[in-house]
Amino acid sequence: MEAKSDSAEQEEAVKKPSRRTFTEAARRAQIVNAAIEVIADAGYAKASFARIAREAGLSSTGMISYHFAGKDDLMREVVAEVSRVAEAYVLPRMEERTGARARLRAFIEASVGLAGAYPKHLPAMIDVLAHLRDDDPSRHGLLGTVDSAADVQVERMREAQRSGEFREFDPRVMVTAIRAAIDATVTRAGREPGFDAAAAGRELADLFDHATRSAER
Amino acid sequence: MEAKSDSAEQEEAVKKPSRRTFTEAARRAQIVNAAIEVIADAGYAKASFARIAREAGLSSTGMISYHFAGKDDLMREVVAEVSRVAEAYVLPRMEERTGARARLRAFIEASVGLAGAYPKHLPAMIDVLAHLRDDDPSRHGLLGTVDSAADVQVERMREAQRSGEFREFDPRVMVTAIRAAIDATVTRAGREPGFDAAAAGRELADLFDHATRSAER
Amino acid sequence: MEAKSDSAEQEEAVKKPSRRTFTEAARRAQIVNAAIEVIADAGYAKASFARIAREAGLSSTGMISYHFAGKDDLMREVVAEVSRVAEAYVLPRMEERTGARARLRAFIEASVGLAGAYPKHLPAMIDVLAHLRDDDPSRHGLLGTVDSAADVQVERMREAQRSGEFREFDPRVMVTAIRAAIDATVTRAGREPGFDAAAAGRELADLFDHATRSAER
Amino acid sequence: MEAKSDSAEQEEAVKKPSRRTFTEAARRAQIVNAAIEVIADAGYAKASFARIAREAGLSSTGMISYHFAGKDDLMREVVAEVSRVAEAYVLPRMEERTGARARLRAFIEASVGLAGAYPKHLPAMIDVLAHLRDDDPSRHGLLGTVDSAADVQVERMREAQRSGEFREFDPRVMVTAIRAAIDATVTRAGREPGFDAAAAGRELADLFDHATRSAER
DNA sequence: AATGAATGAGAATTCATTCAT
DNA sequence: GATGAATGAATTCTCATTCAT
Repeated sequence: MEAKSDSAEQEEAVKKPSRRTFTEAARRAQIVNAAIEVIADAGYAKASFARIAREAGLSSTGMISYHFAGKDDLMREVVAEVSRVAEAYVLPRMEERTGARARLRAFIEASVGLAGAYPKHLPAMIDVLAHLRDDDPSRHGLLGTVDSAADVQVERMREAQRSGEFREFDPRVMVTAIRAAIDATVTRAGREPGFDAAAAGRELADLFDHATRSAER
Repeated sequence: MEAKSDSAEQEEAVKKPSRRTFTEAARRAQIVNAAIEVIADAGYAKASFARIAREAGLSSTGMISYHFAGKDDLMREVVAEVSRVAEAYVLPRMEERTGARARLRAFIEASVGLAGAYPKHLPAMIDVLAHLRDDDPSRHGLLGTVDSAADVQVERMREAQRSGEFREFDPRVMVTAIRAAIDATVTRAGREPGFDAAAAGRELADLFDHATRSAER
Repeated sequence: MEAKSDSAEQEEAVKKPSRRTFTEAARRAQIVNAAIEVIADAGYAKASFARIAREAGLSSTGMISYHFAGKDDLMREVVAEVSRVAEAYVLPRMEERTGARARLRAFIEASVGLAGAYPKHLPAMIDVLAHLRDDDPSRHGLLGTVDSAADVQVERMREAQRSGEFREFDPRVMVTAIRAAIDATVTRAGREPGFDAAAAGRELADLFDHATRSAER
Repeated sequence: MEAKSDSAEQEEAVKKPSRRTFTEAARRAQIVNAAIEVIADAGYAKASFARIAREAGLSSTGMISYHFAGKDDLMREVVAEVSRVAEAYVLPRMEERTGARARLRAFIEASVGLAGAYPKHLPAMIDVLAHLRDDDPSRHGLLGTVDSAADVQVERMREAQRSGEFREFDPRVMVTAIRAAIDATVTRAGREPGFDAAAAGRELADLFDHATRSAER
């Protein structure tokens, strides 16, 4: 389940994974955030180095190639950054609740709420991940974080089913559906001007509460 | 002989909408199907005319430009074709059921089942639609079919809520969630080799049955 | 000064110069007029077969290739047609005057006036001729008519100089200047909406009357 | 970070208008001169990036796109360069004369004489400007210089008419005629091998001296 | 550590022309 | 006589990446 060793290639792909100076890290962060901005605004397809460099206020695309091993490397960093931000936002909000139902509700509402705090982040990541293909060599690295998060969710659901809090269902299908529903809602929130994200978050939480809870009250 | 340039351009956007030869229709269909294949396999981003032409067994990309007014025109046709196929597959399966619950179930199962019969179609359309941006001029034309289908579903749900068959919820959020869940499941089906689409379809149907039905039996 | 014999090529270039059926002639005329229209409106550079065919109401560009040996052939016909029309318009108006001065004035005013009667013709021809290059094989054929008309004018001027009606000057430079001034004025007339062509014609005639007449009244 | 897309595009039309490197400036000049060469020799229609790149000794057309925002940008620069050269050649020669007649004569002779010093420049510019159409978005930018130069000439003529040095005539028609005559003569000079440009310049100057001067000495 | 210049492959599209029917 | 289909070369332009400085 981890990034196994097609390693020679794999390691080269991430530039200097250790030992990075401060300015280098700052530059990378600057570029990553510009990339998130551009991807969210113009879509992955139009997120060329040229456009990202312009957004970041850099004079040439060479700058980006200098700091990242390639487009894959940059995109990996985009996904990692968004994952980091999302986790920092969602996890605490889940942990202040108890019980599987309350936590699922918190997860969904926080995920949608994230779109209010960081409107570009989730759409950008969704767009990047949507472009991964089976044959893409960076696929495993990129999906690692996301997949393992999903695995955690699946495991939590299984536990809630064993405890009787959730009814019987295929947890993988459920997790897929929840993820997809959140993403679609966040995307709509970004597109439709007057969209009430908080309300939609509550609606989604209700939806999946009904979908998951066991019949016996 | 008058200033006709504006409307001329406008009309050209869709090439010769009426009166098409038999061979032309055949070629167009051949190209559209090749496009669906390529988009599903390699993604919209890599679905260049060159690749589509190769898939279709054509000697040059000029052929595609000859039969379609542009990439937009081709993509519009891809969406239209998939919509046509999907409707022909799903609608009859819904109509042989009665009651909102049974029909919703039929809709979901048929939609996922479609992935068995036409594994490339839905993923291709999803990919095309995902690339539409707000500023894209072809946006409205392409989304017309899809949006109006969603509107119909929303209206059906409102009715089922009035009749007491469905509980109270925001039907737009629900429709968005259902569509997203189906799409994500179909996409997974296309990617994961041993994926049991029929079972996943039943699971999804259960999920949204629980999510929509009113508490009082 | 005539079309000499690079003949094999030259003869092939003009399709079936003799023995043309009535419908063929009609089709050719239709296409030539469409070409004039398009060249005047959009410029020579954008006067593709596709655009001309559309203007002519033809369904395919093949039609044009069928009736003309090539683009050169069509353009030659455009020049010939405009020359024919111009001559038919200008010559009678010159011949009803006597004296070199009156005739020059009539020539200029009629040439500019032609722009009122056939606003597209002269601009189209100017544009076609402007695209001829020295190495262009169709150059001689196309310029034949035009050059010989210029030669006639030069000769007339020489005569008027001998008779004392015109002052001494280089008649070739004068003819070049007159032609260029007429063309530029006609072009302006086509472009500027409120342009008073008749007045400009009289101004031009005055201009070249002053420029040519001998001092002694 | 705001909606900057509109203005960004707008700005891009002219690439990096300020702050250009030395080598960049050199490359641009090299390309512009190659373009002038090609346009004069082969015509605007055949002045493709490929041909210009070959003339400039560049390995790829991408180079040109790298240094210019597009074909418009390059052509704008061609016009600007020729204008610059022409002004530097003509103005001093006018300023060492006094009186409207002498200055007009100097203007015409210098303009034609320019063809001796820079035989390709004027024909290239004429060809570029001839391809501008009313609907061309780059029209204003390109014609700005040229039109304003014409306006200055018109104003000068009006003054000379008030002072009695020039007879009464429509100065716009006159300026148009002069410009057209110069251009046609320069074009002929470029085409006809033995053409005596200096003599033709004197002839043209005579011509317009007669055409403009007032009768009373 | 940074940068501007260069590269060459690949993109969509338009073009005049040919050909079988 | 006429037509629609096909062709393949050529067009401008964008792209990620490399390299010398």
